[in-house]
Amino acid sequence: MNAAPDPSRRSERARVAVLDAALALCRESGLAQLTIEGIADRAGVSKKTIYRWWPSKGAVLLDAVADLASRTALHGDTGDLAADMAAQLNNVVEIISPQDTSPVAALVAEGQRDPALAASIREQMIMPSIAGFEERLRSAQRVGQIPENADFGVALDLFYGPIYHRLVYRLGLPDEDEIRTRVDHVIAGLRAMG
Amino acid sequence: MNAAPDPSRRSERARVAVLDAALALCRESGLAQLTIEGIADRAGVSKKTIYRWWPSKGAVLLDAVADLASRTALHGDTGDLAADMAAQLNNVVEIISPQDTSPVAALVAEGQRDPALAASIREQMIMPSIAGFEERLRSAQRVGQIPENADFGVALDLFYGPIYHRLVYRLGLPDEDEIRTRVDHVIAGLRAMG
Amino acid sequence: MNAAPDPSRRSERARVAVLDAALALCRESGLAQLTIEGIADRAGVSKKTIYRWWPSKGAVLLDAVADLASRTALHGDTGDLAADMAAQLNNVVEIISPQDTSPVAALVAEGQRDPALAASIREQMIMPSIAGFEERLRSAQRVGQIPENADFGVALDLFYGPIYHRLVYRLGLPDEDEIRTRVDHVIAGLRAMG
Amino acid sequence: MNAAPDPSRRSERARVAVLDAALALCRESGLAQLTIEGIADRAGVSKKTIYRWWPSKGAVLLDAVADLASRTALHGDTGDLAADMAAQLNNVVEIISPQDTSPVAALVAEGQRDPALAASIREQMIMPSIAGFEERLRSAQRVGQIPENADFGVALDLFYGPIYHRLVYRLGLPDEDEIRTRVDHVIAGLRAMG
DNA sequence: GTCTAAACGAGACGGTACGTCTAGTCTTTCT
DNA sequence: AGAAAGACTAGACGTACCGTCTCGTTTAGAC
Repeated sequence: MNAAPDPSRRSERARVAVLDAALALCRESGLAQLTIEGIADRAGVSKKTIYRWWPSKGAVLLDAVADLASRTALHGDTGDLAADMAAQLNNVVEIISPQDTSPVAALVAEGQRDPALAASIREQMIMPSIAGFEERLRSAQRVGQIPENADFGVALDLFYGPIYHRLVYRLGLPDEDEIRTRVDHVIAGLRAMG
Repeated sequence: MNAAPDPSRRSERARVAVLDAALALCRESGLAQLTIEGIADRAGVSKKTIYRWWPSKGAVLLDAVADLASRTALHGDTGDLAADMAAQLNNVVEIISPQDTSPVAALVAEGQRDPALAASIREQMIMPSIAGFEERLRSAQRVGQIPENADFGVALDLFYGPIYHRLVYRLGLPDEDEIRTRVDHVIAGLRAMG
Repeated sequence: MNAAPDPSRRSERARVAVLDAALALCRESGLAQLTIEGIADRAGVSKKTIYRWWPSKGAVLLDAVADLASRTALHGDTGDLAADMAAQLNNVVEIISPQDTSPVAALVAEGQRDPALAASIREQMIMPSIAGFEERLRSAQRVGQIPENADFGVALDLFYGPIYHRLVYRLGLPDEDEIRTRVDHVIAGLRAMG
Repeated sequence: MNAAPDPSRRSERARVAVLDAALALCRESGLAQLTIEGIADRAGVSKKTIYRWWPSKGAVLLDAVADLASRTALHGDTGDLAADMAAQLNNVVEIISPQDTSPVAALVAEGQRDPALAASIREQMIMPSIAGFEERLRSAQRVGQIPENADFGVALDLFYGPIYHRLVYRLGLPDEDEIRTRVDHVIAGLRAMG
């Protein structure tokens, strides 16, 4: 049995260097150049150190992207659902950019070949985000901006869907105006079906 | 200089065997097991033959998926936009399934590490599909099912977006009822914003 | 069963072109560049044609070298054994040269990986040559230049051996003076042991 | 820039396994079956490890043969030149055997397609052996067994030549009696010409 | 301030797949 | 029917990364 490593003795320098290297390599050269060996070289860290703390290249990327995302406040509540959703989706687009060497797109692609990673992504990134999103919808219901019987699943699909459709097919991420237009359509649809 | 191979002498047997093997391997074991060597073995074909006719594993997969998609009639026009879009999206979901070892998801993931492949996917699969989609919308406009000034970009994002959001985050592809609900919401939104 | 090809319909142009190409490629670039494909290209001949008439690349080379050797008179008999042997060995050295890209060395190397070829070389080139050599020795015995009981096997080894030792280890082929010196030593040895 | 590997960290187990596998494969199946992949498989070693420490398959074989040869004492000096040379040549024949799948013959054949290897063979195997041989001849001169003016080049050619002539043409390696007969002839020739 | 155990960098290891090359076979088209 | 052209199966080539495993060398916490 391998003894688990002692987190209290972990080198913060190495941890940060690995995450920075992962993001930088991904941004510079895309997913194809993102290898454990490349990250280790760039970070000045041994492969062993990476494997000690992360189970896979995707896990490194997830940590790096999570770090990135955690620096952005999510699902604020100003009382104006349309404005809040537009702001939120703009944040998401910013994190995802640039489209061609997006760390998030890379993470998603890695998820395709690593089901365990896909589960981690869902649990650590997507589900919390959905929870915040639904909380915001409930708030909107309380002030009557959307109907009491609005379908949250539909709302999730229609608010977030466009971004990922465009991301995976590289159709150009929506700009602020496009996001606002879509948000208005979705809210209009939710109200019309209420 | 490498002479280009002569397509008129191409072996149809080998071509079909490669595409079949690619799809089968992808369905059985997912993207991680989809290698050129694996395809060659399964197809009873030499690697050389694959490299002669396709530039990459992703290109094989694109051909295979395109073959698959071409056997499904797309964007029919019965006069009922909601019914037609629901039918169309159900077709797309069927092609994409099963989610965990979806050839389309694999293709999309490959596109992340191969920009040339991403461009091919866009040109050969996505753009023609969008053209058919817009043609269908124009037809709906002519019979007054959606407003004259409906935003086709919004419609594209909202109709197709949900599928890909769910696909990349493995949230479970929508079933027929879910698709119908979303189609109705989108059309309601288009009308409300008209 | 494959019908044997009909030699009467064989293209002399193709046959000559193949042998010439084999020798030329061997001389220019050494054995590593001597491939069936390379010969076919250089000769303007299809690979099929080569495989139709020769079982292997070594067989082509054997034919080519045999052609070469046949243009040199072997084991003449002027009555002076030492002079005749020196002349003969000089002929051999000339056929073998240049050492670095010697077709004969290439042929010998091919023989190592193809026992059937090795047998062909022995039967078609070596054994006839040995027969001629022994005939010459018998002639020398008749005129008393070497003892009646001289060991022909020893003579063969000592006359021909040096050339091949130097060839395989690239020690520099003997020049005319060196050959003459060795011939004299061998004959001296044969006489001394007689 | 490729960093050179660090010899102090080299795995002795891997080194020995590779050399053993190379010799075994060569002996069992001949040069045609001797591939880097085959050696790696047989040795339970990765191809990378072979390529890390040897530039080519021939270099592996050279190391293996050199190992083999180093376990045989060469050019001993009992005071009797004929006996010593016969013993030495018997050693050489033993190392070379079996003729049909001789590692030495394979090495020589490889040398034909790889001039760098041929140079290595000459420097690491042949030249040291020649030096030892000439030292033995000098010793024989000191005790008057061969003339002061004996031609060492002739001696080298006539002592060693027969073995290689027979090897490359697969004429059957000389047995102990044949070797002794030839040694005696050569010494007789050297004395007669002194 | 040692001492010591663990995390570190470096990198060799057994593997798998890559994309390329040549061998030898087979098929098509031309003469 | 033989020849030129060239696509085919087969498999070795040499390379890149994978994930594991030593090595010595820091380095941080316990003494």
